Amino acid sequence: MKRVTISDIAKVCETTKTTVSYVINGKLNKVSPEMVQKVKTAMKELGYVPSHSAKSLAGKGSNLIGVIVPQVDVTQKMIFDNPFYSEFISGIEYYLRNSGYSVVLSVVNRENCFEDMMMKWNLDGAVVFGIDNDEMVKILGNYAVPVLLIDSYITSSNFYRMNLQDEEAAYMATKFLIEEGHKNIAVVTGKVEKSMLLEARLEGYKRALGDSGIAFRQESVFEGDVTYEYGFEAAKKIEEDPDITGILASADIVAFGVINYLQSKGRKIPEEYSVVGFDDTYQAKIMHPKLTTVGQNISKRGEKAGELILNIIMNRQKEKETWMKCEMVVRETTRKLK
Amino acid sequence: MKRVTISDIAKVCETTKTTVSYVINGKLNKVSPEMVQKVKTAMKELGYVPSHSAKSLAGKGSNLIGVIVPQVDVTQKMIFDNPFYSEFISGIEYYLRNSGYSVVLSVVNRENCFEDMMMKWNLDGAVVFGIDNDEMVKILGNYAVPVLLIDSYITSSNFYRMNLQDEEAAYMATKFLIEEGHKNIAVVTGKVEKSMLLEARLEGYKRALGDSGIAFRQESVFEGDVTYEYGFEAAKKIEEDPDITGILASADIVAFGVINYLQSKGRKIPEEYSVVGFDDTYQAKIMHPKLTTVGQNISKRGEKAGELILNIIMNRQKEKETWMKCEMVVRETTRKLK
DNA sequence: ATGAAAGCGCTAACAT
DNA sequence: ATGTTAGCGCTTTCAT
Repeated sequence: MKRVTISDIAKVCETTKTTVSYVINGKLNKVSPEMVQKVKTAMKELGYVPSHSAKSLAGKGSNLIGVIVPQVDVTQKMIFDNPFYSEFISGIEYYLRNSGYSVVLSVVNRENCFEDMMMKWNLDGAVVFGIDNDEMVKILGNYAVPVLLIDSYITSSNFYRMNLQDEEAAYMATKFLIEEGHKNIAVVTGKVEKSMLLEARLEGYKRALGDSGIAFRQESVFEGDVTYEYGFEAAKKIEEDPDITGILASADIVAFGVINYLQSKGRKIPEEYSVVGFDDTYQAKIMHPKLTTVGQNISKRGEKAGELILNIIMNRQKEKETWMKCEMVVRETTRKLK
Repeated sequence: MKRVTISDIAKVCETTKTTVSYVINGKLNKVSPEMVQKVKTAMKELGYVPSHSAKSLAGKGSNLIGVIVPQVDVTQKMIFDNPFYSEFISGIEYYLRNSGYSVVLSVVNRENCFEDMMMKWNLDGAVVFGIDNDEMVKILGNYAVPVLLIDSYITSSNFYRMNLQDEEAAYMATKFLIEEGHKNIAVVTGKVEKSMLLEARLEGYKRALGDSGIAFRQESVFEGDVTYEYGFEAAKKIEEDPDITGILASADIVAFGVINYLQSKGRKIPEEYSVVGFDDTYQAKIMHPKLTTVGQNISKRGEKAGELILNIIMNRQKEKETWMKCEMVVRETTRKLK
């Protein structure tokens, strides 16, 4: 399968590479309409497919968009252990699918891996998940490549960001639980001091408590990892505290762990515990009982991220920050306390 | 951030690109040991990162491996609606992560999209999911690029394949249900005539029935899509047939739909129905009750696929076919019928 | 052991 | 409107 190049097309059309290149790049004002037709026909006939390597090398874009997931902890070796990523990335891919850009997946562990990605593939843009760390910012700042940060609390004018209103969302969820009659609400979350996102969510929780005149108790906060396993662990301790009736998890996956432990001990949900997740992953809808959660419409967010990074690349995105709202999705794991 | 090229390194080392290239490519017999050291040091100092575009253009590999998921039906717009893909691809990525190769994700809808992928990115290899269609084979056959087919029943010496023993697996699952005392076992699956994989699984089901002297009834076979939604639909009809006590789904995702419908109607699982899935996705373990299913260890398969495609690229993979075994994972959605 | 030079496919500044 | 040409970073053949 010999590659068809622009030279081949030029030959067939009795013209030169330049003209063909112009046609391909839509600089039609530089080429006569007849030639445009001739070239276009020839391209189709010969089955021309551009070489992105060549284009990239010539200093133009690579048409590659990096989707970069930092591997935070060792346990999470698979990216998609947390369905949040699958759904999000799926959304990005879906939006980009017919744009001419492709998605290169990359899970980076060492800081400099990110640099490598940029340089190696000459990325046109990157969507980077959950970076809170300053070192990374410095590295990222060294590149002209547009970067869209997802769920990062870093404020640097170098980047575009797409965030959730985490504080408000957690406030809403807590408030919801309180209005359902819960007074003792546990929070199961990751290491708060390591993540401004988790911190914001905890703040929202505290504010809701405060607004309702409920005292905050540090013992009700369970900090570990944002994993199924930790949810499971935390639930063991929660079970020991007879006062707790409401549970707020910082991710659906954590809620699953919590629920599963409780159910495995014969506890009834929502009869004995009301639990609220965060994310609204696909599973939340298909499990039984269906999970009450803070919905962030993950795949839509993914699509939006695709749209944003494209707009950024095209230089038509002004706003540096995009905030997305969450909404309560009340399903079956919560109930009113009489 | 100016790019550091081999010329820069050459300059620093007072030598030429050629020598540097030799060092990079490990052709150390062509370079003096001192020079090797000098070059290596310079590379580190200057922070050299190779340009894959240039390498690719120069006729060498692109270091890009395409992971190609054909978009079969319109409904399934997101790749990762079926967690099978997320887990599998996650496994591939995990294996490839430190190999120097990167994964380009691509969901193709039109046949020729595959060609485009190949040419555009100058892929070094491709992992392609579920291709049963002959046209595709012709197209794929045109390329020298190594292709690893996942779950494809196409037999063409052009490709490498990694398959499950589907017939045996379905036989095993059916047999299991029979041994648990079930005589009326429904099958919920996709369009069988369109997929040799589904056909094989149905054959296994029939054989198990036959071996146990149970007559096959076409009415017990529900063909639709391999989706949660179809599982949900099919369950409605299953509920109308009072004889059915066992249900075999052709994928976990389908089983989830079935179970959810049944549970939503207040039916008890496994008390009233025993249902068996196929895949053993992550959710199977974390739902309640936990799903009994045919386990194929998806992420391990993904890792294996990564290993295989790498070996194929390196020319050190002899076997064209790799068959993987499935095992019964008995959990909580099935029970012995008294 | 090292170097010079051509070429991979494409773009774009610069002629014509 | 069209053609000429240099150059992007790298590999590799062919000298030296």
